Amino acid sequence: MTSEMRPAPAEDSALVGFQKHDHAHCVESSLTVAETRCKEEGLRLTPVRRKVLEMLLQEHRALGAYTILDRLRDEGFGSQPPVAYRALDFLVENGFVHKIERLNAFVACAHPGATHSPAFMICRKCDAVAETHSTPAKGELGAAARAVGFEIERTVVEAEGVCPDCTEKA
Amino acid sequence: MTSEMRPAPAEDSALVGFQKHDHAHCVESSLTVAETRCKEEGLRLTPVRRKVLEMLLQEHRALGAYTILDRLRDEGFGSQPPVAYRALDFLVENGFVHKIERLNAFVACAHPGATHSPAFMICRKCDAVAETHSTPAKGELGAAARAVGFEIERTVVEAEGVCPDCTEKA
DNA sequence: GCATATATGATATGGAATAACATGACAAGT
DNA sequence: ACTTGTCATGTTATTCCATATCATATATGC
Repeated sequence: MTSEMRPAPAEDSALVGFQKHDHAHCVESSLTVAETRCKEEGLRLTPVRRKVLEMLLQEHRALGAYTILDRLRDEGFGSQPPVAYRALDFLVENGFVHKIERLNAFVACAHPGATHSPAFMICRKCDAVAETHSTPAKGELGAAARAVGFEIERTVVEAEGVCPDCTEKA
Repeated sequence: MTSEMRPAPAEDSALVGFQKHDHAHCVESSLTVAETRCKEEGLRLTPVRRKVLEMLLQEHRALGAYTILDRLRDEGFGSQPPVAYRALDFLVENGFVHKIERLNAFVACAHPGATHSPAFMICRKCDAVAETHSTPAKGELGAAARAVGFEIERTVVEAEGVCPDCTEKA
């Protein structure tokens, strides 16, 4: 990877999570990208699904399924768990949203479009989540897997710690 | 890491998960190690805690908290969720057991003693779990974290895929 | 022995996730 | 137009995961 050795400048597009940015715009454009991609690939970005994606784009944090469900109810959608879970399943399957296993919660993907194996930084204090990417299957883990004959299909990489904002405040 | 480039031989002690081994012995000795370490460090390996650790050592799979709780009840211990969770908390905090976030379940540590940042290979078909180790904070993820000023305290690395046994059967 | 810290017991509740079944919306084939 | 198949949604119920809280017991250090 080209970014391995350099201490990446602040405007690096791969690192939205903890930086200030034009939020309204980022939500808008991400939604547009999603709509376009769905049209291209024959996927159906229905009202619930679109709403859930929009909600997750609004926050740059992970939201639990039941928080999402509450907000869906407020907007007049169905109010039972499967409503939220089905929308989330669709969004996760198609790469618009990622699940944060550590939190049992969901975030909008920060790099829509590209197929990628994401990695996350999760602030233990404020729950902010930043997405970056990693290729663990190429390093130690990949070697270990090859050694025992394990076929890696997907990897979960989540770092827990303290975000710059919270470090500053302390 | 020294293991980075070599394709690790089959008898590598870091890779118990998918190999045959003397199981009775591995349970015994792990329990002994745990007892010794607890004595040394003034930790209290009480009956419930010991039982939970023993259960997890018996399996080389992840067990859910309620499975553990059921078995505890069968053995005459308390039967309410906190009984299991408290024992698990103790064991996780002290490195005897790891939580598999992907499964919301727990496995006995395969490398007791050493402080390490574990990584797991989880078979999607049979739920077997093998532990190895990784140092994601030293690679791409670490670089990204430094770039934005995120302080990594702990990392979760879990690979999902198919284990050698299940690959063979298919 | 007594005070303090630590561990357990028991109750209750909240949040995450899915199974199972019914309904609606829509496109394609006849 | 009608049927059929597919996909999305709605609803009910249940299961599993997890923790807050309060009471009680048991070590351990002084």
